[in-house]
Amino acid sequence: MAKRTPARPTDAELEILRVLWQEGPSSVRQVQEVLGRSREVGYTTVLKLLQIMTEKGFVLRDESQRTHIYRARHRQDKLQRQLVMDLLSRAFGGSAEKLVVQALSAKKLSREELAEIQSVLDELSGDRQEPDDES
Amino acid sequence: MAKRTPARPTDAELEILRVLWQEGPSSVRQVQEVLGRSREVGYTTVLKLLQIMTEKGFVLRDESQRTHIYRARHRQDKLQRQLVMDLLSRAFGGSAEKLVVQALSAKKLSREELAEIQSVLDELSGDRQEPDDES
DNA sequence: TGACAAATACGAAGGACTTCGTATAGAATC
DNA sequence: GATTCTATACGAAGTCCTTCGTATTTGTCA
Repeated sequence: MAKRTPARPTDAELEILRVLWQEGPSSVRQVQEVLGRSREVGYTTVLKLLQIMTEKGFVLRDESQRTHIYRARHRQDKLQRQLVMDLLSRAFGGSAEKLVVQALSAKKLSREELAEIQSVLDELSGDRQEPDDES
Repeated sequence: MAKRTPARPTDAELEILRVLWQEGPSSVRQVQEVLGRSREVGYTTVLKLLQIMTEKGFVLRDESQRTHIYRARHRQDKLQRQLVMDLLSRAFGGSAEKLVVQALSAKKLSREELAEIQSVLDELSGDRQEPDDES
């Protein structure tokens, strides 16, 4: 039996991933400092989490320097997609439509955001008749 | 200190909630049988989970009969909304737009589903000028 | 080179989740 | 009423998550 990869990061892991996406490749110290702005967190706690995340494959570690540098292994949108798919199957019976509707009503969206969604929607509808046209 | 309510059901709990939403109020035996279709699960496992979920407030228990009957405490769409909000803040920095776009591209949607989303979108856009008009 | 600073490695505690075994109580049957 | 079936209650094991303390290693600098 091989190592089982949980696919889904835990809450604490996701918190760290968000720092790495935002700040780019960082040392343990840097991550700890950013996290420290919002809550108390010990240095070795962050270190341990990053070590585990390395094992799980969520982050990559550059050990060429004494101070190791960590970076997210996957792009933010890729993991976001995965989390959406996960929620989709766990809570929405696979109905993306229901999820979209819930998300739309979950938060008040700006005119710009609505327009952006509209354009994606148009693209999806358009794909049914004509191929991708970007002229 | 009051009991802390986790707000978010665990995976196993969510699985049971889905059964209750689908089947309506059910006994432990009934829940176990439905779950048993997709995977092995012991009777007392389901029982224990339902007991815990009762404590946490995710389900309500009717003890008037010898065989207790459980039902979901909250409507499915209400909990779905909560889970969406949770994912929103944990993984999307609160950007509902990003989440919607991801969900839209996560799965191929039928023409009907796209139309449904469009109508919700129209409503949201419309709300900016005129009030809800349904005549 | 010896002492101090900073970083990593390791292990373990405490809690939550999931699972199930065993004990106990109530209902039904002969 | 004794046996048997079915249901709930309880406890405990094993795993994962989060946290941190301690040990070890490495680099710096006087």
